[in-house]
Amino acid sequence: MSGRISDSTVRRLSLYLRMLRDLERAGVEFVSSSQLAEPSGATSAQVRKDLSHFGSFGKRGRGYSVDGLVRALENILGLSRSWRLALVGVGKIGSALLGYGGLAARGFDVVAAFDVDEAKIGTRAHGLRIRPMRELRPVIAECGAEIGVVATPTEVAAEVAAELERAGVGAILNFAPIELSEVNGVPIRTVDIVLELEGLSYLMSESGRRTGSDA
Amino acid sequence: MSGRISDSTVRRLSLYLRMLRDLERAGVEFVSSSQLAEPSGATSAQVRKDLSHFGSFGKRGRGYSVDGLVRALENILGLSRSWRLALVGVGKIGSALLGYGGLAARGFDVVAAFDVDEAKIGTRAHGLRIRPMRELRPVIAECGAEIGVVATPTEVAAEVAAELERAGVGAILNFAPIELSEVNGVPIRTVDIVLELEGLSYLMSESGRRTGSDA
DNA sequence: CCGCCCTTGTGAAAGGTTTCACAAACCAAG
DNA sequence: CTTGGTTTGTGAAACCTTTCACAAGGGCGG
Repeated sequence: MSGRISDSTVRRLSLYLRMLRDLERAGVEFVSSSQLAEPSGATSAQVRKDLSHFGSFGKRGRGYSVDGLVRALENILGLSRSWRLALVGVGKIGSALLGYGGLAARGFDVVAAFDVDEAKIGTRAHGLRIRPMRELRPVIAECGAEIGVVATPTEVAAEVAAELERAGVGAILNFAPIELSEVNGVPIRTVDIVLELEGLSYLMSESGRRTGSDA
Repeated sequence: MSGRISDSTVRRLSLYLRMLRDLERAGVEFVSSSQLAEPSGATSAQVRKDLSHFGSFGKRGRGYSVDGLVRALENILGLSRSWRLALVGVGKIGSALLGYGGLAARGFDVVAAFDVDEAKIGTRAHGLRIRPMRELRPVIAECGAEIGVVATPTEVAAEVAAELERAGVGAILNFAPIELSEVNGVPIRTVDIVLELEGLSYLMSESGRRTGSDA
């Protein structure tokens, strides 16, 4: 088991965990791979293959213990602890993140916020004091943030990511529409809304072209 | 050429187009597949393969005409026109989207906004009047929005997506942390921040486990 | 016009992911 | 204890994506 695990497998594990938590809350004790597969659009074989990379969690003929699998997946995904986030850029997206309770609820606490705007520095946003960029390194070191969040304009995103990496974060979540290259093995995930919209644009144009020439 | 194009190919095409636009602004006339590949982390062969699905755009020995390829990619991706977005849910994320100039700049205009909150209805957010859900269908029909954006709480996301589909949108962008199943061939893209963070959590735990047992 | 250098476009090979299909295992009932 | 119904875990097959490698084509200097 367990070689290099693909991105898509990890995504699905997260989705399985979500469903399992719902089931746990509902008091369900056992679940089969096919039930688990449904909400994420996977197949039962895929569920079993995904889990098999990490061990043997089910009972043949019975399925998986909901509690047991929740704990196992929390361990695999590193979600049996909580993570501290440092946010850079308290603009539209940054503020939305600060106000979004869903993060803290799932174990991702924003513990520091930074901006370059003098007017914002010192003020509080959702209970968090906004600090100047100059304090980025010492504050991150002090509060021990593990994940850096880049919510700045595109032009400075790469530089900010590099600075976060130097400050010691172990991973970066980037909202700027730019592909940041991973340095020093610090993984980066980019959330690029325009890219998603352009993907939809392609699909709509495609289907238009198809039906257009068919009809 | 042109069979079924994979998602990752379309993503890369968007990235190529971004770079090409920068080059165009900089006055560059020709570009090679390897230059084009660099910023998106692809290889030159991949660039050529991606483009070859749609036709033959380059000149051997010379590379691609920047202008020509910009136009070609805009056509392929459906970006030679602009698209109208209808936003449902003017909470934290919805407001951030309304205020984000990057969308309109790239041809995605939010033309209608809806919410259930009586206190918000009738007020204006970034110049757009917030309307009650009851008006969703007629307003979308009237203004001809092609893309629906779901920025509601998770519990109602599926229902809202279905309602958008009935209202006639051709695609849906979903910000709720739930996997929505495509109906009637209306494509859905989900932006799930928690999922991204959990992916990073996995990678950090992984590397911790690895270095932990190695050292 | 010729020859050289460069880059594309593309089959073929390699690499990776998903699906299939079935033996092994488990539970419950009799 | 045995039988039957059910579901896991997993090699093998199918499928899809990426990389390789090279012939074909184009421009430029001489």
